[in-house]
Amino acid sequence: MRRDLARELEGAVIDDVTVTGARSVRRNDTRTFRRALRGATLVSFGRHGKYLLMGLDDGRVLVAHLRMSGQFLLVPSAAAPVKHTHVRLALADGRELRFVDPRTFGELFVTTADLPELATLGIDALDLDRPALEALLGARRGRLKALLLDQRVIAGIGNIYSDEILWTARLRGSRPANRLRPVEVGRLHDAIAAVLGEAVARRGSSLADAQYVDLAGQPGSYQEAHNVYGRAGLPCPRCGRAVERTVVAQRSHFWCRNCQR
DNA sequence: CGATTATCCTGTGCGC
DNA sequence: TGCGCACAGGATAATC
Repeated sequence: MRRDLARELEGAVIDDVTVTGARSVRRNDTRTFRRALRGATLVSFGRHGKYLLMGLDDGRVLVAHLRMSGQFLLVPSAAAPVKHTHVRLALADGRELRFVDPRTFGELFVTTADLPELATLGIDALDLDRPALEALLGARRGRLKALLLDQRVIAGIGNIYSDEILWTARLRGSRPANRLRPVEVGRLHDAIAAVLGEAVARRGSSLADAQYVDLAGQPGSYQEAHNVYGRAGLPCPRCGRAVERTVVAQRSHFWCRNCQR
Protein backbone atom coordinates (compact mmCIF):
# COMPACT_ATOMS: atom_id res chain seq x y z
CA MET A 1 0.00 0.00 0.00
CA ARG A 2 2.86 2.35 0.77
CA ARG A 3 4.31 1.72 -2.67
CA ASP A 4 0.94 2.35 -4.33
CA LEU A 5 0.50 5.62 -2.44
CA ALA A 6 4.01 6.78 -3.35
CA ARG A 7 3.58 5.97 -7.02
CA GLU A 8 0.20 7.65 -7.35
CA LEU A 9 0.27 10.55 -4.91
CA GLU A 10 3.77 12.06 -4.86
CA GLY A 11 3.23 15.81 -5.21
CA ALA A 12 -0.56 15.62 -4.97
CA VAL A 13 -2.26 18.67 -3.47
CA ILE A 14 -5.21 18.20 -1.12
CA ASP A 15 -8.01 20.62 -2.01
CA ASP A 16 -10.67 19.49 0.41
CA VAL A 17 -11.20 17.10 3.30
CA THR A 18 -14.52 15.44 4.12
CA VAL A 19 -14.90 13.48 7.34
CA THR A 20 -18.20 11.63 7.62
CA GLY A 21 -17.35 8.78 9.97
CA ALA A 22 -17.24 9.52 13.67
CA ARG A 23 -14.49 7.07 14.61
CA SER A 24 -11.91 7.06 11.82
CA VAL A 25 -10.12 10.28 12.70
CA ARG A 26 -8.56 9.72 16.10
CA ARG A 27 -6.27 11.77 18.29
CA ASN A 28 -7.16 14.91 16.31
CA ASP A 29 -10.53 16.58 16.39
CA THR A 30 -12.09 16.84 12.95
CA ARG A 31 -11.40 20.57 12.67
CA THR A 32 -7.71 20.18 13.43
CA PHE A 33 -7.48 17.31 10.97
CA ARG A 34 -9.17 19.23 8.16
CA ARG A 35 -7.09 22.33 8.77
CA ALA A 36 -3.85 20.39 8.74
CA LEU A 37 -4.62 18.71 5.42
CA ARG A 38 -6.42 21.39 3.39
CA GLY A 39 -3.98 22.87 0.94
CA ALA A 40 -1.19 20.48 1.91
CA THR A 41 1.03 18.68 -0.61
CA LEU A 42 1.90 15.01 -0.10
CA VAL A 43 5.67 14.84 -0.40
CA SER A 44 6.85 11.53 1.08
CA PHE A 45 5.52 8.06 1.82
CA GLY A 46 6.89 5.98 4.64
CA ARG A 47 5.85 3.13 6.84
CA HIS A 48 6.65 1.80 10.28
CA GLY A 49 5.20 -1.62 10.89
CA LYS A 50 1.55 -1.44 9.89
CA TYR A 51 1.36 2.36 10.11
CA LEU A 52 1.43 4.31 6.85
CA LEU A 53 3.18 7.71 7.02
CA MET A 54 2.38 10.37 4.44
CA GLY A 55 4.64 13.38 4.80
CA LEU A 56 3.16 16.84 4.22
CA ASP A 57 5.01 19.85 2.81
CA ASP A 58 4.89 21.60 6.20
CA GLY A 59 6.80 18.74 7.82
CA ARG A 60 3.85 17.18 9.57
CA VAL A 61 2.72 13.63 8.82
CA LEU A 62 -0.62 12.05 7.98
CA VAL A 63 -0.59 8.70 9.81
CA ALA A 64 -2.93 5.85 8.88
CA HIS A 65 -3.56 2.34 10.14
CA LEU A 66 -5.96 0.09 8.21
CA ARG A 67 -6.47 -2.38 11.09
CA MET A 68 -8.88 -5.22 10.21
CA SER A 69 -11.00 -3.81 7.41
CA GLY A 70 -9.62 -0.46 6.32
CA GLN A 71 -9.03 0.36 2.67
CA PHE A 72 -7.49 3.26 0.81
CA LEU A 73 -9.09 3.69 -2.60
CA LEU A 74 -8.07 6.20 -5.24
CA VAL A 75 -11.01 7.14 -7.44
CA PRO A 76 -12.28 10.02 -9.59
CA SER A 77 -13.87 12.65 -7.34
CA ALA A 78 -17.20 12.19 -9.11
CA ALA A 79 -17.43 8.48 -8.29
CA ALA A 80 -20.23 7.56 -5.91
CA PRO A 81 -18.85 6.65 -2.49
CA VAL A 82 -19.26 3.05 -1.43
CA LYS A 83 -20.82 2.21 1.94
CA HIS A 84 -18.52 2.79 4.92
CA THR A 85 -16.55 5.58 3.24
CA HIS A 86 -15.52 7.66 6.26
CA VAL A 87 -12.89 10.12 5.01
CA ARG A 88 -12.34 11.67 1.58
CA LEU A 89 -9.34 13.71 0.52
CA ALA A 90 -10.20 15.56 -2.68
CA LEU A 91 -7.08 16.23 -4.73
CA ALA A 92 -6.47 19.21 -6.99
CA ASP A 93 -6.19 16.93 -10.04
CA GLY A 94 -9.74 15.60 -9.81
CA ARG A 95 -9.03 12.37 -7.98
CA GLU A 96 -10.00 11.47 -4.44
CA LEU A 97 -8.22 9.36 -1.85
CA ARG A 98 -10.92 7.61 0.17
CA PHE A 99 -10.71 5.77 3.45
CA VAL A 100 -13.28 2.98 3.61
CA ASP A 101 -13.59 0.87 6.75
CA PRO A 102 -16.65 -1.27 7.61
CA ARG A 103 -15.48 -2.27 11.09
CA THR A 104 -14.18 1.21 11.94
CA PHE A 105 -11.11 -0.08 13.75
CA GLY A 106 -8.79 1.83 11.43
CA GLU A 107 -7.52 5.29 12.22
CA LEU A 108 -6.14 8.43 10.64
CA PHE A 109 -4.46 11.39 12.30
CA VAL A 110 -1.98 14.16 11.60
CA THR A 111 1.00 14.59 13.86
CA THR A 112 4.50 16.04 14.07
CA ALA A 113 7.48 14.52 12.26
CA ASP A 114 8.83 12.91 15.43
CA LEU A 115 5.68 10.73 15.61
CA PRO A 116 5.22 10.61 19.39
CA GLU A 117 2.14 8.38 19.01
CA LEU A 118 4.31 5.65 17.49
CA ALA A 119 7.08 5.80 20.08
CA THR A 120 6.19 2.42 21.56
CA LEU A 121 6.61 0.53 18.26
CA GLY A 122 9.49 -1.89 17.99
CA ILE A 123 11.90 -2.18 15.08
CA ASP A 124 10.28 -2.71 11.71
CA ALA A 125 10.33 -6.39 10.72
CA LEU A 126 12.18 -5.61 7.47
CA ASP A 127 14.92 -3.67 9.29
CA LEU A 128 15.74 -6.57 11.56
CA ASP A 129 19.16 -8.10 11.07
CA ARG A 130 20.09 -11.42 12.60
CA PRO A 131 21.97 -10.09 15.67
CA ALA A 132 19.09 -7.71 16.43
CA LEU A 133 16.62 -10.58 16.24
CA GLU A 134 18.81 -12.69 18.50
CA ALA A 135 18.92 -9.88 21.06
CA LEU A 136 15.14 -9.41 20.98
CA LEU A 137 14.50 -13.11 21.39
CA GLY A 138 16.87 -13.41 24.32
CA ALA A 139 15.27 -10.55 26.22
CA ARG A 140 11.73 -11.98 26.20
CA ARG A 141 10.43 -14.99 28.03
CA GLY A 142 7.08 -15.49 26.30
CA ARG A 143 6.13 -17.74 23.42
CA LEU A 144 7.51 -17.21 19.98
CA LYS A 145 4.16 -16.50 18.31
CA ALA A 146 3.25 -13.89 20.92
CA LEU A 147 6.61 -12.21 20.38
CA LEU A 148 6.17 -12.07 16.61
CA LEU A 149 2.75 -10.46 17.07
CA ASP A 150 3.86 -7.94 19.69
CA GLN A 151 4.23 -4.63 17.83
CA ARG A 152 6.29 -3.19 20.70
CA VAL A 153 8.97 -5.78 19.98
CA ILE A 154 8.82 -6.18 16.19
CA ALA A 155 6.50 -3.95 14.14
CA GLY A 156 4.75 -5.21 11.04
CA ILE A 157 3.95 -8.90 11.54
CA GLY A 158 0.29 -9.88 11.94
CA ASN A 159 -1.60 -13.10 12.43
CA ILE A 160 -1.34 -14.46 8.89
CA TYR A 161 2.36 -13.79 8.54
CA SER A 162 3.34 -14.96 12.02
CA ASP A 163 1.89 -18.38 11.18
CA GLU A 164 3.47 -18.49 7.73
CA ILE A 165 6.83 -17.40 9.15
CA LEU A 166 6.73 -20.06 11.89
CA TRP A 167 5.85 -22.75 9.36
CA THR A 168 8.62 -21.65 7.00
CA ALA A 169 11.15 -21.64 9.88
CA ARG A 170 9.83 -25.04 11.06
CA LEU A 171 9.31 -23.67 14.57
CA ARG A 172 6.36 -24.07 16.92
CA GLY A 173 4.66 -20.90 18.08
CA SER A 174 4.61 -22.33 21.59
CA ARG A 175 8.41 -22.39 21.82
CA PRO A 176 9.84 -20.10 24.51
CA ALA A 177 11.33 -17.22 22.54
CA ASN A 178 14.58 -17.12 24.50
CA ARG A 179 15.45 -20.79 24.03
CA LEU A 180 16.09 -21.01 20.31
CA ARG A 181 19.35 -22.50 19.12
CA PRO A 182 21.46 -20.26 16.87
CA VAL A 183 20.54 -22.29 13.80
CA GLU A 184 16.87 -21.79 14.65
CA VAL A 185 17.31 -18.04 15.05
CA GLY A 186 18.88 -18.08 11.61
CA ARG A 187 15.92 -19.95 10.13
CA LEU A 188 13.50 -17.52 11.78
CA HIS A 189 15.37 -14.51 10.44
CA ASP A 190 15.41 -15.96 6.94
CA ALA A 191 11.70 -16.81 7.17
CA ILE A 192 10.70 -13.29 8.21
CA ALA A 193 12.47 -11.81 5.20
CA ALA A 194 11.27 -14.50 2.79
CA VAL A 195 7.60 -14.50 3.81
CA LEU A 196 7.20 -10.73 4.03
CA GLY A 197 9.19 -10.20 0.86
CA GLU A 198 7.08 -12.65 -1.11
CA ALA A 199 3.84 -11.30 0.39
CA VAL A 200 4.72 -7.77 -0.71
CA ALA A 201 5.76 -9.02 -4.15
CA ARG A 202 2.36 -10.71 -4.45
CA ARG A 203 0.61 -7.57 -3.20
CA GLY A 204 -0.69 -8.94 0.07
CA SER A 205 -3.20 -11.49 1.25
CA SER A 206 -6.87 -10.98 0.44
CA LEU A 207 -9.18 -13.46 2.15
CA ALA A 208 -12.62 -14.51 0.93
CA ASP A 209 -14.26 -11.23 1.93
CA ALA A 210 -11.61 -9.19 0.04
CA GLN A 211 -11.20 -6.67 2.84
CA TYR A 212 -7.63 -6.06 1.85
CA VAL A 213 -7.38 -4.50 -1.58
CA ASP A 214 -4.86 -2.17 -3.12
CA LEU A 215 -5.30 1.49 -4.04
CA ALA A 216 -7.07 0.47 -7.26
CA GLY A 217 -9.40 -1.89 -5.40
CA GLN A 218 -7.59 -5.03 -6.57
CA PRO A 219 -6.92 -7.99 -4.22
CA GLY A 220 -3.46 -9.46 -3.67
CA SER A 221 -2.58 -13.08 -4.40
CA TYR A 222 -0.40 -14.20 -1.51
CA GLN A 223 -3.39 -16.08 -0.04
CA GLU A 224 -2.82 -18.59 -2.87
CA ALA A 225 0.64 -19.24 -1.42
CA HIS A 226 -0.46 -19.70 2.20
CA ASN A 227 0.94 -22.93 3.56
CA VAL A 228 -0.94 -23.08 6.86
CA TYR A 229 -3.03 -19.96 7.50
CA GLY A 230 -6.73 -20.78 7.16
CA ARG A 231 -5.91 -24.37 6.15
CA ALA A 232 -7.00 -26.40 9.19
CA GLY A 233 -7.52 -30.03 8.23
CA LEU A 234 -5.79 -29.66 4.87
CA PRO A 235 -2.47 -31.40 4.27
CA CYS A 236 0.75 -29.64 5.21
CA PRO A 237 2.48 -28.86 1.89
CA ARG A 238 5.77 -30.14 3.32
CA CYS A 239 4.82 -33.41 5.02
CA GLY A 240 1.17 -34.11 4.26
CA ARG A 241 -0.03 -34.21 7.85
CA ALA A 242 -3.24 -32.29 8.56
CA VAL A 243 -2.69 -28.67 9.55
CA GLU A 244 -4.01 -27.95 13.04
CA ARG A 245 -5.87 -24.92 14.35
CA THR A 246 -5.47 -23.88 17.96
CA VAL A 247 -6.45 -20.65 19.67
CA VAL A 248 -3.81 -18.41 21.21
CA ALA A 249 -4.94 -15.22 22.92
CA GLN A 250 -8.24 -15.30 21.01
CA ARG A 251 -6.46 -15.53 17.70
CA SER A 252 -6.45 -18.52 15.39
CA HIS A 253 -3.08 -20.21 15.12
CA PHE A 254 -2.46 -22.63 12.25
CA TRP A 255 0.51 -25.01 12.31
CA CYS A 256 1.87 -28.43 11.48
CA ARG A 257 2.58 -30.66 14.47
CA ASN A 258 4.91 -32.86 12.44
CA CYS A 259 7.27 -30.40 10.83
CA GLN A 260 7.25 -27.51 13.29
CA ARG A 261 9.34 -28.18 16.36
C1' DC B 1 6.18 -10.43 33.91
C1' DG B 2 3.25 -13.15 30.87
C1' DA B 3 -1.11 -15.16 29.47
C1' DT B 4 -5.96 -14.66 28.90
C1' DT B 5 -10.29 -12.15 28.30
C1' DA B 6 -13.23 -8.53 26.86
C1' DT B 7 -13.98 -4.64 23.94
C1' DC B 8 -14.42 -1.61 19.97
C1' DC B 9 -17.55 -2.66 15.04
C1' DT B 10 -19.85 -4.76 10.57
C1' DG B 11 -20.32 -8.48 7.49
C1' DT B 12 -20.40 -13.20 6.02
C1' DG B 13 -21.12 -18.02 6.11
C1' DC B 14 -22.77 -21.93 8.34
C1' DG B 15 -26.05 -25.25 10.64
C1' DC B 16 -30.65 -25.84 11.75
C1' DT C 1 -35.95 -17.53 4.17
C1' DG C 2 -34.87 -16.62 8.59
C1' DC C 3 -32.34 -17.05 13.02
C1' DG C 4 -28.52 -17.56 16.03
C1' DC C 5 -23.82 -18.29 16.31
C1' DA C 6 -18.85 -18.32 15.18
C1' DC C 7 -15.41 -15.96 13.11
C1' DA C 8 -12.52 -12.28 10.64
C1' DG C 9 -5.81 -9.15 8.33
C1' DG C 10 -5.66 -5.45 15.16
C1' DA C 11 -4.66 -3.10 19.32
C1' DT C 12 -5.35 -2.20 24.07
C1' DA C 13 -6.97 -2.23 28.84
C1' DA C 14 -8.21 -5.01 32.61
C1' DT C 15 -7.66 -9.14 35.19
C1' DC C 16 -5.78 -13.53 36.70
